[in-house]
Amino acid sequence: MSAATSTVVRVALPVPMPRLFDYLAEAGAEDVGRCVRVPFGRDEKLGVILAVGVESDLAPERLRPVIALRRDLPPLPADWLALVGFAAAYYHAPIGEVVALALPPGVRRASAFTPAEADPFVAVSQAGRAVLDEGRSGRTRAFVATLATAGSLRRARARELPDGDKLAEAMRRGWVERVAAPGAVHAGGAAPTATDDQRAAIDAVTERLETFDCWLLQGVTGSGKTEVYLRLAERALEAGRQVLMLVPEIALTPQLEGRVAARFPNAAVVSLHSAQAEGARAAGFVEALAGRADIVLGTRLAVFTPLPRLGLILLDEEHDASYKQQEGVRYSARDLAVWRARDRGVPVVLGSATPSLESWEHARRARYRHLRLDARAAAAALPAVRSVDTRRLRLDEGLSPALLDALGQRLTRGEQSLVFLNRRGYAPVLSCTSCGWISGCPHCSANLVVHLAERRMRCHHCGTDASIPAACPSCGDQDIRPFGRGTQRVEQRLVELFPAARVLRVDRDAARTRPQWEALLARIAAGEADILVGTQMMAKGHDFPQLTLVGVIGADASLHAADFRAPERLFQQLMQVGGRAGRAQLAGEVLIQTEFPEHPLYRHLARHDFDGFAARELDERRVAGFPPYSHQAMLRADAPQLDEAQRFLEHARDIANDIAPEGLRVFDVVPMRMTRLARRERAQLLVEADQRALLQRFIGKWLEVLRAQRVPRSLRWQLDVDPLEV
DNA sequence: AGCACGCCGACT
DNA sequence: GTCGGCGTGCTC
Repeated sequence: MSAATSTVVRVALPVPMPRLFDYLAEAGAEDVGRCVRVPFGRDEKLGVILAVGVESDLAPERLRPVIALRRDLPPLPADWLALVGFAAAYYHAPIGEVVALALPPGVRRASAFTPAEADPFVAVSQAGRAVLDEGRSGRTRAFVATLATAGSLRRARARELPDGDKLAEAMRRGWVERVAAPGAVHAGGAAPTATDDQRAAIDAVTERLETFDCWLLQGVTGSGKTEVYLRLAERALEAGRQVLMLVPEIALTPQLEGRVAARFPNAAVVSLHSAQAEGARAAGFVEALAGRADIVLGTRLAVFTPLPRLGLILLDEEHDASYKQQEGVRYSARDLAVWRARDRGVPVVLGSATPSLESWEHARRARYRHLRLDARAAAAALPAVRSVDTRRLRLDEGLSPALLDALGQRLTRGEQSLVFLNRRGYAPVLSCTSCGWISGCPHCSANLVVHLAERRMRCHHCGTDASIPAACPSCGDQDIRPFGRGTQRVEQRLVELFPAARVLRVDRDAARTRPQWEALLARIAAGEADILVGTQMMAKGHDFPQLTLVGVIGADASLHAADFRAPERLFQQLMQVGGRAGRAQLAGEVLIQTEFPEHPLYRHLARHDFDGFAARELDERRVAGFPPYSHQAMLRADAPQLDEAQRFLEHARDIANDIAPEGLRVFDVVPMRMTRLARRERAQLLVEADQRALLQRFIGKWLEVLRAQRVPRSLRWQLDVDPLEV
């Protein structure tokens, strides 16, 4: 321990300002990364020490002393600070804002970890063994991780113990249910036999577990990617390392947590996601930071979990857009995960049946190592995919005779079907046949969607909710009708057409909460439904063993969308939803209703030819100069009036043109596709360069000038590096 | 972000 | 005469 002399500590605080703050503290080099409570203005904040012993630009008398240096928590490791620093630099966000994002609110408030209470003297260590740690304060607190015999790790619980008590006392009181032998983290359960493809993938990564590589694991739905993840996790755990496993949406994968916990009954598994209670998230974060958690399973925010023993990062469904945060600091958890793996010298595995074209291109150029699982693990064949040309057909509420016929066949055979339509509600708009009135949202440039069952109209963007009028609000005519169709309408028609069938709708309205969603999944699994009508909720990561038919309706709508990524997303979505058909022993069939049966996207889809699709799509991107052959940043502004947002962006464009280096392309200011959202009007300005470094240098200078601009209070603007929507 | 200070309109 | 609108500026 260094002598207790007061020095200057430089602190990152959770405030949206691109600077650090200096304080006085009795601290040494070993305190870098420590949390610190400091006075800030007239309130207090919890920050993180980034440097100790620096020379402050401020006069010494202006520096205030810290309130508490949190030595009860381990310091955030240097690589965590580096990750946060990189994210701040790359996304051009104030470091404090990234700290605010990376530190769970419960840790920031941190009343549960104040020094007086926080000397843990009993804990279950990272290896599942009990460790004793003498308490130093008068009162001591036991952090007892209770291992349930059935497998999963129950939350670490804190309980008061009188001074001097030991583990035996905790056990006598039944606070420790079971303590595993030292080093006893191993796979439990009889793991399934790996296929040759799986074996090859596992062996390839296992051989290089000590070095950074980015592996792209491309495996069709049902090829057993999860099994590969679990085997690799097992290898890393055996080596005494921590595993970070990222998934797009924990709510949609309730079974994954169970599967991980069952496979590693003696490992400490921590889940982290934003829907969690503050305390649970904070506890998980601290478990990981202290090195006690073995596996951290979480959504994008979990990429910021401190992991001193990190040995492997697994990132499932790497193409999924939910890895990109769409507000505040717009970071990509996938890209940060790759950066983090490189920084730490550990492997990262990106898995997907339909990789993002960025990742696929990296793999093609051998910057990533390509692993493929081409066969379905359970020996089931890929579904037969076929287009149904609807140009000359009479459709019944959007359903073609061919699809109705196929549904009828499944009913007689007692198999399940899914009608996939990515539009919830009864109809996307209500309209007056007499005067042409339509149910526009008063706050958005969108229409109110008819929800007939509840007799409401709702805006799916801002949540505005209104009752369905009896007559046209504009001309009073009674003949107002819903136009177009959503899942409710299709569901209703299917009930009429197949009175003997049990029709079940699966969309965000039917599965509003996680329990509702799990109940629906249970009913489907129990065979309590014959025909499912679902949105993209149905496309994500679930096995439906009795499902043999997927009918896709309304897909053409996104075929000719303006966004250059629209075809990529459509292909991913259709391949994913098609993958629901025919697992286990039953052959699957996918019928895609379209007016463009010859479209290359559908032709590639019919052949299950992701690579062909990707190569073709990338050719087009190269010609057009789109990512991944260029790098982009989007400046967006919103204000009550569009012209205010546009004026700011035009000013920003003038500045950009003044300072733009050779090779930087500055586009025109344009209103966003959904111009009006929740009473605010939005516009955007795209900048682009072939070289990432050039774009980054430009943004740095540009933002410096922009941040110095005086703008009206009513105007807000933000920069999005690597935007997903253009 | 908060939270002050600071100057101009309708009200106990 | 005051309560309060949000413009401007500061926080180590």
